[in-house]
Amino acid sequence: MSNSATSRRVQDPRQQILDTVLVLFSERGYFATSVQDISRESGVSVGSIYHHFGDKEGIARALYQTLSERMSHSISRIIAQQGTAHDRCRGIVETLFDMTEAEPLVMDFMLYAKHRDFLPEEKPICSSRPFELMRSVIAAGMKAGEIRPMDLMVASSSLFGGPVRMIVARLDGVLQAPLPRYLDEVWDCAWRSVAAR
Amino acid sequence: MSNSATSRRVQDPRQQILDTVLVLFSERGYFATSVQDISRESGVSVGSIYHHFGDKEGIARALYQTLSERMSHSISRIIAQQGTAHDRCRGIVETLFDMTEAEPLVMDFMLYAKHRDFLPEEKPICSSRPFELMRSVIAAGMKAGEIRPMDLMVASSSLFGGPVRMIVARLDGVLQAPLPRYLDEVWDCAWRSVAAR
DNA sequence: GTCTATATCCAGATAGAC
DNA sequence: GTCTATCTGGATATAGAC
Repeated sequence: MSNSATSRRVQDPRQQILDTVLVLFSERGYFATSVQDISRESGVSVGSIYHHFGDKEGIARALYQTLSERMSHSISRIIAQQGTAHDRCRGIVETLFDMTEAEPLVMDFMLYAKHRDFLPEEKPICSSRPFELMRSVIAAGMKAGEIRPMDLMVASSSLFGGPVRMIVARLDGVLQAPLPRYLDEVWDCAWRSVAAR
Repeated sequence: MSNSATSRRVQDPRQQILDTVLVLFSERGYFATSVQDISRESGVSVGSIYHHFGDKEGIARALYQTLSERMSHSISRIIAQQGTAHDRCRGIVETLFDMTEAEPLVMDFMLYAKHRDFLPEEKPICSSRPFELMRSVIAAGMKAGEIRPMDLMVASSSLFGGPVRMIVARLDGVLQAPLPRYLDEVWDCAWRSVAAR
């Protein structure tokens, strides 16, 4: 009656490794983390790690793609739930703030790590799917007249640049209070910067 | 009659090394740059490099401090020249944009590199002198009634977050046009986000 | 102060048994 | 698929002559 689904199963090694490197890369950075470290902390042997990911870069790439998809999903859900650019963008900022408090390491890796240094093939973060989604929301808001007409890159930088800097400050330990406490004030500033009226 | 001052003199090796690592660190990153690389590109021997900087980290630290002082100086000059928070902040953004075009590597290293990975002792960039100066301008502007009263960190993130994201986008090659062309539009958004009226 | 030659270490990656 | 043992290169840093 007891099978692998009912017994408290150990996570599959792939996920085990990804969970481990998220911590290590955030704590020490990619280059200061050796594959030996990853093996020791994850409990998975070096051989298995290479079997699953090919090389060290492959681990970082898999982590990046996994987290990127998670962020895209969260953002897509908000877009589906809300009807205006204002509400959609506010929802996105709120989610980013919540995620930063709940999973600071994820945010650290996605928004703060310099991927170009260890993933030279990857597109720059601001060309990645989550950021594309954000820009598409803004483009729609501009068309609908909610947002003043202007260069799309200027609008998205202005709207999300402030919140992103607050996230970075929080990750750096410069902000003592949790981000959601600043949400209303930050959003007020962000929206004023591009709002039509 | 010809002495070391009149002859076209080779730069002193310290500066030679700093010029070289700025290029290499920006192109490949700190960890992908070996001291051998630095020696080859700068024409200064490995022994001399260690004589001047102690260890590899010392090179990065010296570069960071040099550039940080240069930025602080530029910002201080603008603060002295202008009389209002509005004009001071606009001047700062304009200078940052100009610097990005004239010396992209400097901006890349100062705003984009993740110093924490290779300079663990250094304060986070947003606690560094240039950023402190920017915040002091904003604090004064708030006191003078130019800027709405709000959390200082929120105000500085909102005012400079947009411009910083534009700089990063430009360094990533995502913006084709030079930054100064966007200045008016970017500044308009930035100032609206915090302006009192 | 500058250089070359070298010591030392540890990284990423693989081989091959199980 | 997983593991241990090992290879190999290249990294930081130093020694010591000039």
